[in-house]
This record gives sequence, structure tokens and C-alpha cells, in this order.
Amino acid sequence: MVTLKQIAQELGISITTVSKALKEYPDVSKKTRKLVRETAAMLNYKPNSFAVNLRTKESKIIGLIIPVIVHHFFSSVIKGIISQAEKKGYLVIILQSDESYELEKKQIDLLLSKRVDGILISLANGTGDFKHLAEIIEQETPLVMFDKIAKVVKCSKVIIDDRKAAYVATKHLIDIGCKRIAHFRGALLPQNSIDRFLGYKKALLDNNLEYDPSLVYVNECGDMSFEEGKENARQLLKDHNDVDGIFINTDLVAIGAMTEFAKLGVKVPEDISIVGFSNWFMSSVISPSLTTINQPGFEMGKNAFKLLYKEIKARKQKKTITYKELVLETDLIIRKSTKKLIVK
Amino acid sequence: MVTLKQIAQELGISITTVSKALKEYPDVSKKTRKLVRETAAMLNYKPNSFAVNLRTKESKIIGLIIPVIVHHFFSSVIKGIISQAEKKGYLVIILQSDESYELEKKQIDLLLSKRVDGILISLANGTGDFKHLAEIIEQETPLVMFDKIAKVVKCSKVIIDDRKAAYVATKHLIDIGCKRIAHFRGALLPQNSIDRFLGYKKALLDNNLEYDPSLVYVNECGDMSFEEGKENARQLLKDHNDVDGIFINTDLVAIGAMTEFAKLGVKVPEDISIVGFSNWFMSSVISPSLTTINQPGFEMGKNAFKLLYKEIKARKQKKTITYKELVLETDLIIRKSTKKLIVK
DNA sequence: CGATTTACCGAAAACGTTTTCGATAAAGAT
DNA sequence: ATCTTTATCGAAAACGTTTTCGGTAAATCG
Repeated sequence: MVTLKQIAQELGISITTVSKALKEYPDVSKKTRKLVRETAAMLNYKPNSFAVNLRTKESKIIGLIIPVIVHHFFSSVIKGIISQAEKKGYLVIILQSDESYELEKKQIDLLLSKRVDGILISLANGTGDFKHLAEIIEQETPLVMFDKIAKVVKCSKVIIDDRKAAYVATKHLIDIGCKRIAHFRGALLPQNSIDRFLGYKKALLDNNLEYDPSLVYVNECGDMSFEEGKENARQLLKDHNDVDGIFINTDLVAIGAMTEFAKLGVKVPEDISIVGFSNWFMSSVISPSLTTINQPGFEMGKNAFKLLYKEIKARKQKKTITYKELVLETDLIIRKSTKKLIVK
Repeated sequence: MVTLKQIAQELGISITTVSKALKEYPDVSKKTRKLVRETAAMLNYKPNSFAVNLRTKESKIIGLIIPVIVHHFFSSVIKGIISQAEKKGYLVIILQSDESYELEKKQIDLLLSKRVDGILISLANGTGDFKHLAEIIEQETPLVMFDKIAKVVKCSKVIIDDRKAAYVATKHLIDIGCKRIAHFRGALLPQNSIDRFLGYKKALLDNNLEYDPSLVYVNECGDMSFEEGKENARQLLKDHNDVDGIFINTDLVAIGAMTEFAKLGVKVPEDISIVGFSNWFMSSVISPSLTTINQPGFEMGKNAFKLLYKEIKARKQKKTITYKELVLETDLIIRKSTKKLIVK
């Protein structure tokens, strides 16, 4: 591996001048600058990034922790982050917390010990306290949370208005005439699960419908899977025979439920209307296609990195940093799984 | 940030001894070793990985380049790689080539300049020559290719036997009585596209069926998408009215085709039987469920890292390195999209 | 012509770690 | 008592870069 020293020896000049020449310092003549650049190219010089890191105290690498990778929404987020990071010369290390608090903690330690320039995180469902996040902030490592955030942690955030989106979804069911609306909530802890539940509840109460806790299906150790949807669907039919609409927290779960309903002879949307969440591309493809809330994963990733980058830059310039909470727009996409009920 | 120096000063001993104490060198007394470790813990010492990297000449980071991230198979591979890497103390930087040769080239340069300890790659469809890979090998950076590989490049590889898998898939169609079998091939360049085509062709010829090039649908700039399946399906119906089976290179494309067939009143499997490829989890869920070839993404990722790790270790110990080509098993999963034809 | 500015270059410190090689003192051997 | 071994420690070089601070010669100015 060729170093500055070798270029210097080749030309009979000092390391300093070589370094400066390559970095466009004004105090090196055009002649030597040209000479240096030519021999550097000739010898195929590549700066040793280990040395650069040590000297500049930055790695140009950021860390990303997400609950799951094999997931349409999250892989879209990843793509958004990586594409934006690449533009600014940053690389991305990805870790998967597997919805486990313990793993999340370890991985944060790992990233901090690697001295990444910043951390992006979407919290695990199992995460209840936030000491591990406090450590990031103490070490003055820029931090941005997205999607599954902790409201109390002081940092920039990119989210959607889950409460509003859930309200809109539920309101749509009400508008088409549903009177008994169930909710598949998924896990209990994460903020967006809480917010979506609140939006659902508020929509009911605002429209003079009774809020019945037994219509809310929680999957404590749920993995937001197809199977989860099937199970909930079966259980729902056992528990209640009067439900005419369901607001489901994830498209995949919704599709699972729809598959089970189809098997059991329950017609969607005639018997039960269904609204999902996240606008997974499969939702437009299945039959009946799924009414859902569009959740912009790619955009979220992009914006999360942008905020992180801002903070990285601000810290380098010793500027004061202000935390932003960016709320991205969601829209209701009406498809075939919801239909105006004919009042008899 | 606390350094070795500070611990040394705290205890009135030298940096050397502190370093040795923390690394279990035998020439430091148990007493000082204990002392050092205690104060290190007390001061919350974390080794500066920039300095460690510079000194040891390794980063404990590997690079991964894949064509697309938002893709069930590839995200499974990512998960396999990351999980295995984590066990051995390695972190993973992920880059997406977007099926572009130019991007792939740039990203390899980027990873090399970051001095990653190794590179894992699945080639872009657009990749025709392999100079950029040669550069990796020249720099003596360990390299392992998986899934979409270049046979001529000298390195370890993890693949499936695409030819055999395609043969099995096509043979299945023949066994149930199909006489005119089409093939949706996708792109032209990648090795697995070639191999699957060859397997398809061989199965036909081995069973005394005519090989008709007009039954092979190539999508030069294809993205293996749902839309691609729909288009091919439409085109197929226009071109040929006697096709009774299709072997399709990707489940997603197959599902697209099935959706289009359903719309156009063509019955699967009664009119046309379909076999997909990769066993995307959605394939078991749609109706009719899709007969397909199981392609073990997670396993592939895991094994790719294992081979890379072996090479990293071998190089460190200056041992001779032997390249392995690991061929993972695939199986035909028979579902509802293929059915024995009743001979009239 | 002397004084000052300008243009260009290089010595050296610093980043924090790892590791080699001696050095010292105590313990053991003769 | 001297000599050798053992246990314990530290000085210093090295990894390759960046950047500060002077220094010299030439050019400009009064």
C-alpha cells in the first residue's frame, strides 16, 4: 500500500507538501501540486482511512439499528437511508435488534465503541427504558429516532402522525356505515401502537360509537406476521358475531386475516370491511385489494439521515443544535376491502 | 474520552503496562492487572477503535454489495450475513448497486478505500466484465460471491444449482402432462438466469419436447417485478394460445402473471400450470398458492460470511487460501398452481 | 538599497494504540 | 559470594495522516 511518504520520497519533497498538495492547500505551487497529483495517480495512492479517522476523529460511518430487516417497510427505510448517506459520503452499518431490548443495548454499545459518527434507530417493541439511548447522547454522538420512537428522549425524530392516521382509517370505516369496529393492535409497548390505538378510540367516541375493549386484540409477543392475522381472525369470529369492520395495524396481519376469513366463508368487504396499515405493495395486488394507510418508508429513511447529517455538521462547527420532530404525511388509500354498507 | 494514558497517570504507571494488563499479557503482575482493570472500568474506558485499526491494520468491518435491498430473498441474505458476522465480532456495511455496473464499481472502490476486512457481493444484472473484482483480489482483500456470481473470478462462492433447480421445476411441469412450456427468464446477463434457462431447455430436450425460442420471454431491463409478470402474461396470450405451463424465474413475477391471468379469465392451474422460483413467503399465501423452488436466502448469507471469515483468518495467519464453491440445496415445493392434467 | 511582503516549503507534534526490546530487581542456583 | 534465571515494568518506535508554526528565498515597496 502506497503512502504519502512514498510519494514524497519519489519526488524528493516532504510529506507535508504532498499532503497539502492533495488537499488543495493554497500554500503549494501549481507546479508541485500537479506533480504530486500525477505521481499519486500513477502509484494508485489511496489515503489510509484508519489514519485519517484517527487524525480527524471521524469515521464517515453511521450506525442503523432496526427491529427487523426482512420487512417491506423497514427495508424501504434502509434503502432511503443508504441512498441519502451515500450522497454525503457516509457509509451505513446495519444491525438488527430482533425486537429485543437486550440486543438493542448491546448493539448501541458496539456502535459507540466503533465510534460511528451518528446513530439512527427505530426501537424494538421490547424496549421500555431508555438508559442506553441516554448513553449515546452523553457521548455526544448524534442520534435520530424514526418510526418507533421514545417521546421522552431528547433528539431529532422522524415519524408519522399515527394517531391521526388511525383516526382517518377508523373514520373511513365509520363513514361507510360500520357500527362495531375491532382493532388488531399488535404489541402493547411501542409508541405507534399506542398512538394508533388512541386514534382508533377517539374516532369511535367522536362518532358516538361505543368503545368496547374486548374488540381490541393485543398480541403481546406478536411478530406482526401473517399467522398473527389468521389467529386473530379466528378468535374474533369466536368472540363476536356482530363485528362489521376492523382496523389492523399492519398490512401483512390484515392479509393474514383476510385469508382466514376467505377460508371460513366470511366475505370481505360484504360481511366485514378491513383497513390495513403501511401500504405494502402486495396490498394492491391481492384480492380483494386492501384499503390501507400509506406509510412512506423510503422518505422516512431519507429524512432521518438528513436530520442526522445536520446534527453531525452542527456539532463539528460547534454550533448549537436544535432537535426537530418531522411528521411525514400519510394518506388513506381506498381499495376493495372496504365498501359502503347498504342499510337495510 | 478516556485513554490508556489517563489510566496510566491515574495509577502512576506506564501506558505500556496498562495496555498489557488489559490484554492479559503474562508479564504484568496479577496485582497491577486487577488495579488496571478496575480503574479502566471505573473511568469507563473504551479503546479508541481508530487507533486500534491503524495499529492492527484491520477494521473488523466487512462490506456487502447487493443489487436490491427491498426484496425478500436479499433481505433474508442480509439477515443471515449480519447475524453470523455479529457472532464473530464483525460489523457489516451495506451498499446497493441497483443492478448497475457503474454503481457497483464505485461502491467497490469505496469499500476498498475504507479498508474493509472483506467483501461479499452478489452481482448486478448489468455487470458484464470483472475488472473491478480483480482489483479486490489484487489488494488481497478477501472476497466471496453469492447468488449472482461470475464463474471466472477466482474466489469462494455460495450458490444454488440453478440449472438443476430449473430442471426439476420444468420436469415437474412435464410430469403433470404439460406439452408447451414457456419460460419467463428475466434479464439476460446474470449467471443464474443463464443456468436456469439451460436447465429449462435440457428438461425439455431430455423429455422429447420441442424447444421453441419464442416461448422464452426475456426482459432486458427487467426489475423482476409484479408488473413484469403482468406484461409477460399479456404478451404470452397474444403470441401463443397453446401454452399449458410456465416456468418463471421469480415468485413475484409469477404472482404478477397469475394476477393478470385471473383478470383475463385464464385459469391456473386448469388452463396453465405455473412454477415460480425462490419460495417467497407470499407464495404460500396467495390463491392459488404457488408451486416454486425454495431458495434458502438466510442460509446463503450465513455461509457466505463463514467462507469470508475463513479467508480473513487464513490471510492473517499467512496460510494458503483455498477457494470453495458451496452449492446449497433447493427443493421443489408443490402447491396449487400446478396440477396433473387430465388427458382427454 | 534596506525593509517588508509574498510564495512556497518542511519540521514536528499529535491522534491512541500495540509490541519489541531492554532494564531492573528479586529469586534461585552454584 | 557470584552467576543465572524469573518476574515485572517502561521507553520508544511504529502505524499514516493532518495541521500548526516557522523558515527561506524571491518579489515588492519605500
